[in-house]
Amino acid sequence: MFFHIDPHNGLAIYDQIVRQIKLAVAGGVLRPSEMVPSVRELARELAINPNTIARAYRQLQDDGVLNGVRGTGLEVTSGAAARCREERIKLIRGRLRQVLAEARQSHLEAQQVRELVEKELKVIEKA
Amino acid sequence: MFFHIDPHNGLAIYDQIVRQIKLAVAGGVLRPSEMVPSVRELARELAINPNTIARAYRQLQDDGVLNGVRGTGLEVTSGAAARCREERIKLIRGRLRQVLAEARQSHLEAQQVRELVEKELKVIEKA
Amino acid sequence: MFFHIDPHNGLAIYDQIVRQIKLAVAGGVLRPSEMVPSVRELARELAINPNTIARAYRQLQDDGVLNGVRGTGLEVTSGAAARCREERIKLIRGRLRQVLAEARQSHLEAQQVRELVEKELKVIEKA
Amino acid sequence: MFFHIDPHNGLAIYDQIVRQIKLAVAGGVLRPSEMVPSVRELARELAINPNTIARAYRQLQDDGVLNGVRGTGLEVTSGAAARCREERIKLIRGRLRQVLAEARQSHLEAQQVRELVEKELKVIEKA
DNA sequence: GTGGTCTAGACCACC
DNA sequence: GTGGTCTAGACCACG
Repeated sequence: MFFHIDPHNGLAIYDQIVRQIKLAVAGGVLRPSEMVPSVRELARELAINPNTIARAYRQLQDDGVLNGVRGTGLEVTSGAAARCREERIKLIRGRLRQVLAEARQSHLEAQQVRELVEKELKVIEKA
Repeated sequence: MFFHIDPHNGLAIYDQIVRQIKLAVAGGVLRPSEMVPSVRELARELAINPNTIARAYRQLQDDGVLNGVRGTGLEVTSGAAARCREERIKLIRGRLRQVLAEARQSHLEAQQVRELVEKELKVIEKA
Repeated sequence: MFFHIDPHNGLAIYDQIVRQIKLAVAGGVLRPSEMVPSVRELARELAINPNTIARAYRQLQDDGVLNGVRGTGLEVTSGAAARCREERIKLIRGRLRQVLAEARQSHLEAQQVRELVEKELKVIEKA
Repeated sequence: MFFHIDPHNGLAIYDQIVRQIKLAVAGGVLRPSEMVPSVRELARELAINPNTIARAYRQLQDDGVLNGVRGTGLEVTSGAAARCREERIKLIRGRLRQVLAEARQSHLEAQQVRELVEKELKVIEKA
C-alpha cells in the first residue's frame, strides 16, 4: 500500500497507521466498503508486529472508520469518507501548527517558512 | 522563559526542551555564554520533574550546545549559535516534511496546503 | 556476565558499565549482532537500579555500539567491534597515563613502576 | 606548584589534591615542616574554588599529613614523609590494578600492556 | 545555591 | 517479555 512508517518521528507507530488510514479515506484513496489489508499482510509489508497493526485497526473501528465483516476482514464504513474529510484538516492543522510554532520560536521569517514549504511541496509532488 | 511544553504532542518532553533550546539559540534568543535556567528553576516553571530537565540539558551538553560551569550552572557554548542555526533548518524541515507528506496522502491540493500555512502563519504572528 | 562494578572507584556506575561493554566488545567477548543482557536482567544481576543500566545502554546507543531492536532488546552493532578496538587503547591509555603521572609525581622510579606492573599482571593472569 | 587537576578524570577534585599532596610528600618534593600554598593562592593558581582546596587541606589534616600553624598556614608534619611513602604504593597500586583489570577484560595481551606502559613512561619522563 | 548520580517505582509502546 | 519516558526524592561534589 501507500504507507510510510517512521519509527522515530515521535508518533507511536499505531497512531501513524491510524492517521494514514484516515487520511487515505479522506483523500478517496480508500473508499467506503473497500477492504483494508489484513493485519498479517500489512504487518509483513511494513515489517511491524501484527499486534501493532491490530491495535491501530481496533482504534479505527472505535472511531467508526472501519467495520468488521465476519470471516472476511475489515472494510471502510459508509460514513467514513465524510467523517475523515472533516477530521483531515484538524489532523494536519494540528501538526502544522506545531512546526510553525517552532519555526517562529527560532525567529525564522515567514518568508523563509514559505520557501521551505514550497521546496518541500515540490519534493513531495515529484515522489 | 519562552518554553511551551505539550506532553501530548508525540515528542518526549526532554526532546521538546532540547529542540526549543536549540531553536532559541539559533534565533539569537539565547546567546553564547548566556546561562540557561537552572535545572530546578526550569523544572518549577514548567511543572516538570527536574530529572527530565536534567536529561535534556545532558543531551544538549553532548550536542555541544551547553557547557557546564562547575557549581554555577550551564551556559551556551561559543560555537552553539552557528551549530544551531545550521541544525534549525533540519529540525524544522524534518517535521514539515512529515506534515506535508500527510497532507499529500490525503490528497490535499498544494494550494490548500498553502492556504493552511498562511492562515497559521497569521495566527502565530499575532501571538 | 563478566561485569565487575565497584561503586567507589571514582567512575560513575553507568560509566563503568559503558567502559566494560566497550572493552568486552573490543576483546571479542561480545560479538556484533549478539544481544546484551536486558536492562532488568543486568540490574538484577548487579543489584543496581535498572535506570542506571538503562542510562549506560542509552549512551552506548549514542556511541553506536548498541542498537535497539524493538520489543526484543539491544544488540551489538556490526561496526562496534572495530570502533571499540580503536577506542580500547584510548580508554586504557587514558587511565594508565593518570596513574603513571601520579607515580612520577611521587618520584617513583620507572623501574619500580615496571615491577609494580609486573606484579599486578601476574595477580590478574592467575585470576 | 606541580599540580595537575583534571575535572573529568572521575576523581573528585579535592581528592586529586589530597592524592597529589601525599604523593609529593612521599617523593620528597614537599618536605616536613615545609608550608603548603595558602588556600587562596592555590585556588587562584588552579582556578578552583577555595572551598574545594580547603576541603582537601582539611582531609590532609585529618590524615596527619598537614598541621595548622596558627596565623601562618599549614605545614607538612614531621611524620608525614614516612606515612606517605607507605601509602604511596597503595594509592598507585589501587589505580594501577583497576586499569590492568580493564586491559585484561578487553583481552589485551600482557605484552601489549607492557608496551603501553613503556610508551607512557617515556612520554612522562620527557615532560 | 548549582549540576551529577543513583534509587524506586510508575506507565506506555512494542514483540 | 523488551526498552523508553517520566516522576519523586535522596546524596554528593562544587561554588
